[in-house]
Amino acid sequence: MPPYDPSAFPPFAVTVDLVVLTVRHHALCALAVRRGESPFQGRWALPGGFVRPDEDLEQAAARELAEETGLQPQPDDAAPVPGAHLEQLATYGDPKRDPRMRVVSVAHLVLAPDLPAPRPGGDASGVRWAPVETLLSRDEDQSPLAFDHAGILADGVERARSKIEYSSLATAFCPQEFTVGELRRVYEAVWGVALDPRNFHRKVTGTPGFLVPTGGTTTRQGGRPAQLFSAGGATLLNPPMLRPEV
Amino acid sequence: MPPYDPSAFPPFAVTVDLVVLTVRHHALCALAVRRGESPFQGRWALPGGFVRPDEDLEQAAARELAEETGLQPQPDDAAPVPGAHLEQLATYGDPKRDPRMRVVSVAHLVLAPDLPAPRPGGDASGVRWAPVETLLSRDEDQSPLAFDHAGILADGVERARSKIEYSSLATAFCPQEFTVGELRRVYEAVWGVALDPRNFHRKVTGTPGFLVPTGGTTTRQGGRPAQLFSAGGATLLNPPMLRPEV
DNA sequence: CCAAAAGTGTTGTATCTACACCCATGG
DNA sequence: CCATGGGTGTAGATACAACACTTTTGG
Repeated sequence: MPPYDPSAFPPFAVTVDLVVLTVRHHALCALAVRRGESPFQGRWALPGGFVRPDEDLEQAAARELAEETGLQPQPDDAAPVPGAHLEQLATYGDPKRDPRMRVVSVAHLVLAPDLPAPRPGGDASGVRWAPVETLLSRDEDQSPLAFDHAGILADGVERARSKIEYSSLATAFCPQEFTVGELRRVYEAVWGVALDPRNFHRKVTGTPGFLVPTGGTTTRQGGRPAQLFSAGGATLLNPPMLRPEV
Repeated sequence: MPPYDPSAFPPFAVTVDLVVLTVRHHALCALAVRRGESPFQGRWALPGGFVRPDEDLEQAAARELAEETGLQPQPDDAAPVPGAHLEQLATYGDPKRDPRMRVVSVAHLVLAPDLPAPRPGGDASGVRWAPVETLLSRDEDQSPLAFDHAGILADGVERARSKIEYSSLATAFCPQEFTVGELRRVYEAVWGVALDPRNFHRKVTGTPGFLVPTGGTTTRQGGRPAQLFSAGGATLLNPPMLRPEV
């Protein structure tokens, strides 16, 4: 890299923070890590870390995700194999957001299927899935998320809620093969509403390219055997899934 | 600011770049500045600059906008007075996007009404409104936009195109008072399609809170006098404006 | 009078909501 | 046999596309 006068620009630290969402036990949950050091020592925070000198922002986010969870996000244009969806969310750069120094954080959003167990990576002092509602409530053990992470999480949740309206992204929360009912429960957990199972079924099976039947069936949810589907190639839902009034 | 070991993190330069869009002469146009120095000397680029040590990202974007155009963007929750809309677009941090050093750029999107004349600010060597189509075409004087700015501009245009579907943001392209026909021509220019004037009229006047009549009329577009409106308080359009198939 | 743009009415179609109803399994 | 979830049929409401038609100005 050619030399450049470092006094000509103010130096910043650049980090990536991750909003990793999944649906567990009928609730929208986010990944939180316990901070081992000051500031906010002992408080919960979003996973994240410094961007390395030679990696792209998305690479940095994927690396941090793998370090924390073992998940390998899939590029959007790859075949629909099991794996998380990753996209850039927004960038947070308030001068006072980190008391130590000027840090600009590029937040990313990850949508993942329910994972067997959160596998703590390098920092094993504490990793957990927590319901978003808990993490954003006023008194999470009297200690809300560190830094501005509550706001970042809220933005990520809002993005997920709106994106599943007009895209097929909700399938990122499901295992490779899933039933229409399982997909509906994802929508219900993310939106926090109840949907009519019959109209939902018609809607998703009637949208070309959204779901492709695998041929198999399952009774893992009880009741009559349900067809198994995998995510189709379509990414945009037109017309969109309508979110009931709140 | 408390001290922090600078060797613990790699230093980055952080900039803001601006995608400033307006509608002029029935075409969607973006603000471009001529670069006075290397690299890409003499090429067109998006306006932008370094974030200062003590300002927020949005403040930096607003400051650069004012320096380049004299526009004062309005906070979204302010009364609907004339002025531009500003929002964060996305962040670009490819390690090789600036040949001199590692630069992370937080791009912002500005939607502005047609301005009397682009007022060159500090850097007067060249500022112009250019049709987006021209700036993104393969041979803009055999010299496309500098750095990765063509991609940033394309992302900004795509964001504007989709946001006017489900929000009232298209009014940000209009003067304080405007007619339904003028608003329709904004949609037509941004989407590059023709809309049925009659159905459009019904749609926008029938959506509560979108438009509020000012009482006046104008014949500045010729023909029968048209009612003047200003932007109403509503920001979300439900149901959305439907973009015809392309 | 004519062109041009504004605005209203009407008809057919697509899509959604709500709910009655039947199907196939496990216990 | 019954509870549970899967899936289909149908009627009314809403919104939209398409287009005929009237209104009000400037030239």
